[in-house]
Amino acid sequence: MTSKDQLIAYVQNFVTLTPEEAEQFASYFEEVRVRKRQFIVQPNFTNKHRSFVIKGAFRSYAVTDDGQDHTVQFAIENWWVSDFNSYIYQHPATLFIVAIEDSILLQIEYNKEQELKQANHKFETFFRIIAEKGLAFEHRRILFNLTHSAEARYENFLLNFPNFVQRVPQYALASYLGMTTEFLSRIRNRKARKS
Amino acid sequence: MTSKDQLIAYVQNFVTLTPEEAEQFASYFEEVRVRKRQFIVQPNFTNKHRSFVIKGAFRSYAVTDDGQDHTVQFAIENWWVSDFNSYIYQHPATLFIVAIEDSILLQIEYNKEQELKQANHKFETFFRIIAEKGLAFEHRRILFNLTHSAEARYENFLLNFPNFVQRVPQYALASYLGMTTEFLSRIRNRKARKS
DNA sequence: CTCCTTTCTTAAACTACATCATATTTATCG
DNA sequence: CGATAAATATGATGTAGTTTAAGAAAGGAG
Repeated sequence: MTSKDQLIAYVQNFVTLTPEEAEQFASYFEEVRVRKRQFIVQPNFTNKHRSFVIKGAFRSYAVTDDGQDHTVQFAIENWWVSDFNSYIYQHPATLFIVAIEDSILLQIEYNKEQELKQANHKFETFFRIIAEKGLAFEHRRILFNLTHSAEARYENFLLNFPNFVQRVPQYALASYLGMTTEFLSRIRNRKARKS
Repeated sequence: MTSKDQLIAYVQNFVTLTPEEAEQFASYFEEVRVRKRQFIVQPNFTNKHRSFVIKGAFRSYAVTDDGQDHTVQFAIENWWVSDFNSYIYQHPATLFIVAIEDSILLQIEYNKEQELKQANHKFETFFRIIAEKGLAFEHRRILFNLTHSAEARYENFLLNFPNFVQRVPQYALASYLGMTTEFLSRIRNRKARKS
């Protein structure tokens, strides 16, 4: 399966496209290969592309004044990644986005995306649906973070994203879950001892 | 200005509608009046409407097993309110949504919204834009919550939503910001003493 | 295979915030 | 308007999670 077929298969989960429409949709994207440790977004530069992960893994994070890392999102195959605030408003990014494995992306440029949405009602519907699902996802995340302890948040992550756990470094997962890497290490150890 | 004019003025911030389109859009909504302390959404019942606040104020919150309240969202004039996960997937709600003032809403029913989006590309665009802006907003919120202390989160809320502060009870604000009402009381007092 | 860097672990001391208990102020409603 | 309930304030005590520090394990470059 080519990268574009993979994107099309993904899109067809949300809207039904004819072969011609699918081809047109995919034609707006470009394939980009990046190596582990390479950055695709950096603070102060506007995030000009929305990226779909064909293969590999990414981490987006902020660095605060005191030098601490705070992971905002992980992305693996069939996830989107961007500094969304930078992308949709086309203003400078505040986040870093880095490849944590050698990866392949399909990227669409901001203005091209606007054209695409105008070209076909179905394409607009697609972007509406993924925005709504993303919003629903973040609502669940906010509520869960407000209502659960560090340990419960970790357990929940294990349960919901087992395939992420092996691929992301522990310090990154800890900061995604809002705790220190030392504390996550203790939680893991506490668990291992129990079983 | 009528309720529908208020909705239309809001929508025109995002898409440009002809008078006929505006009229059609508004015709899908119904005006509902609710009194303070009245619930518009409750756990286990599917949230069948998306609500636009014409006048008044609402709070959406979850109650955990140990009986604690956790505020997820506030909404005043020109904000939308729903249990978004319940609404978009049309499955049972987990949140309560209660009026914290006597209020007026414009509500659209789920199936009607789907019709509306199909009827006109511009209407689809409108819902796509508000979902994307909502998503960008929640990203900022998650990042801020991960990176700031209780006091900083309160200061930030004061700065960004000064007009909410006077209208929402303190215990609700505290739980929105992820702290206890006692701790927020202390923060406020500490501040008052300084100035 | 080896050096060097990055990541992970463990433990002791510390702190931001929670909990519990009680007092005070502010709403609500007959 | 007065009685009762709900919300806020304040102090004492407790704890989940942080900080600091040091060592062990794992990865990557040559």
